[in-house]
Amino acid sequence: MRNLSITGNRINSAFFQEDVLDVAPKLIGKYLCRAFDDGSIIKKRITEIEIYRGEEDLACHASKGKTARNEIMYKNGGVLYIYLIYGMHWMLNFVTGDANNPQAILLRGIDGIVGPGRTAKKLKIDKSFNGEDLGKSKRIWIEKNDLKAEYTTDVRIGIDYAGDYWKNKAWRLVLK
DNA sequence: GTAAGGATTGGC
DNA sequence: CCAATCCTTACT
Repeated sequence: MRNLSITGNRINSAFFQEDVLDVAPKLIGKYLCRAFDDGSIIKKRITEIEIYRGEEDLACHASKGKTARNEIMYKNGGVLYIYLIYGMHWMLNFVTGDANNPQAILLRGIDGIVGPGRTAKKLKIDKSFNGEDLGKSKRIWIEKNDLKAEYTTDVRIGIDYAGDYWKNKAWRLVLK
């Protein structure tokens, strides 16, 4: 059935409701699916992500506590956190962990596309996706599979303001 | 109210 | 190298 990929073969919210350090290695390499109004679907592997972990992480948007912008990160894992940066680029993040434990994984690349802004643009992401439930959404979800993905790690990009300790965390994962 | 700056990108 | 572009945040 054509509908199977939309309703049956997706990763559920529980997958995201663990510590972001455990979720990220399982997320890299998975197939991200995006269904458009015209019936077309983009299905590509997640190739690059970054970890943002809690209020103590000075690079995380939650480092100064809950605000109107970041409140989505305080929800249970499995929803999207979307925000605009530099007045022009939408960023897509997967919220992880339990409620009141703000964590997220920034999507930086999918097959053939490098860069968080470019990736979100390709997927036609905007503010309306903020809070989108990956367990239920008809327009975006992640496909199940048990393949182990190999990846390399490196420091996160664009967070020099976070101080030496946090800026040097190898919390960027790149699919081999 | 006001001002500073950003999890980036593309063009010169 | 640097401007674009506007939302969010932290102040006065």
